[in-house]
Amino acid sequence: MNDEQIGSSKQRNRTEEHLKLALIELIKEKGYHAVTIKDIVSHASYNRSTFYIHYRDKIDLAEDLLDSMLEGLEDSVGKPYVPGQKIYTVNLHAPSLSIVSYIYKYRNFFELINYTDTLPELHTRFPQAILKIYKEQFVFETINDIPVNMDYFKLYTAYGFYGLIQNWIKTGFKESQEVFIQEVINLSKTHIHSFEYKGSK
Amino acid sequence: MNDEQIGSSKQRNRTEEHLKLALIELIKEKGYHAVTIKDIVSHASYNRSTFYIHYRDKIDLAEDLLDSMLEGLEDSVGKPYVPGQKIYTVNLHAPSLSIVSYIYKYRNFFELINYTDTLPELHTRFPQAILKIYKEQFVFETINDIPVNMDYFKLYTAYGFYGLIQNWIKTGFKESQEVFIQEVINLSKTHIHSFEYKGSK
DNA sequence: CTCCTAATGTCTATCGCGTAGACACTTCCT
DNA sequence: AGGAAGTGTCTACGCGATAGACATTAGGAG
Repeated sequence: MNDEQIGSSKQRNRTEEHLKLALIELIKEKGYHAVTIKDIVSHASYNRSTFYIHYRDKIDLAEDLLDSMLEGLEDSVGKPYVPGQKIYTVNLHAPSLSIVSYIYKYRNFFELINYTDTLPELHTRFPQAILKIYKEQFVFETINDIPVNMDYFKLYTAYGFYGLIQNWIKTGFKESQEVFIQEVINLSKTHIHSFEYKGSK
Repeated sequence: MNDEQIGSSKQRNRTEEHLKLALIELIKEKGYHAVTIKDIVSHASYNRSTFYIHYRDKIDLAEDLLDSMLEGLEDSVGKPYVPGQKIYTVNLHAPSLSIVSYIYKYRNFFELINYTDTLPELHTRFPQAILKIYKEQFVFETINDIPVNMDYFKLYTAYGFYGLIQNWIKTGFKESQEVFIQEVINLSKTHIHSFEYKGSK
């Protein structure tokens, strides 16, 4: 298992990983728009021609980076729900835990939300990805079975979670993963009764 | 300028940089002795054969890593003193500043001093490298020109500086570079009167 | 506005690094 | 004693990285 790779567990191209890495660091250094292709290949020690073997342009690279990271975030929770497979319950914190630990593992990437001139679409697609996970992979039960629109409920809790995540990142991961997860759990307990996880295995 | 490279400003091999990077991360993860060559190449996404193209064994890689980093530390201060070239005075903090900023820039590597089962020789050669810089590149004047053995004086101040550095690293770089440098300067002022820098240009 | 420089995107020919895989040997586990 | 995992060496091969030219576009300075 290669811990240096970016994103999900899929087989990935080494060179492309390095180009993505370079993009991340250069965005932090000078902002997305100021980054040139020369910068990227120079930073990653490749020839400019090599870049075009792998990507069409900077946007193509940026999209691949964002896609792979958010895809990895989804995969970190578990396989998407497949109708017909059994649903089983896990303890409350397990799913959030895997999201949190994924973000922490790739904090080098997720720190990009601290920058204004950053990866295009990051600020919109990151929370959307969390919402997608909540929608497709989690099943909630509200306290005392208060009847609510579950779509709204998931929207509400997903963005609440996103807010916590964002703050955690912005404050430089001051709290440990464990402490942070515990806070998330405690907050969840104020309005979520049970927490199921749709998944295979 | 490639910021991702490890160590000094010399031209370096891309693959070797990645192997070094992998070694650093694996030492932190499982300790130097537990790291295998398979681990390294797997982590850096190379074939095992590739490793032997560049290095004889793990020790060879470890030595290259340490050598390149300490060499880079020396180079960061300036070129070694060449007899006949003019000596000029700089403000007190400039030389320490470059050492500090180098260490901070490559903190990923220098954090290795926090680990017990870490790079062989790191704990001895790191302070020695600082001492070497003090000996070869700096000229001190003690307060009120108190007569002292300058070799001892440099040994004393170099290891004092090393102690501060070590503590700074161990506490996770809590203080900013600027704050830390200022503390070093203030402590230096208690016993150093002037501070010259042997160098070219 | 015009000039000039840097960056971009495309293409080609070439080179060499990284690859897979086999083999013998050692170490360590149980 | 047996087996699994790691090590070091070697060979042949393919593809990925390289240098460099070229036309075009974008942006900044005067």
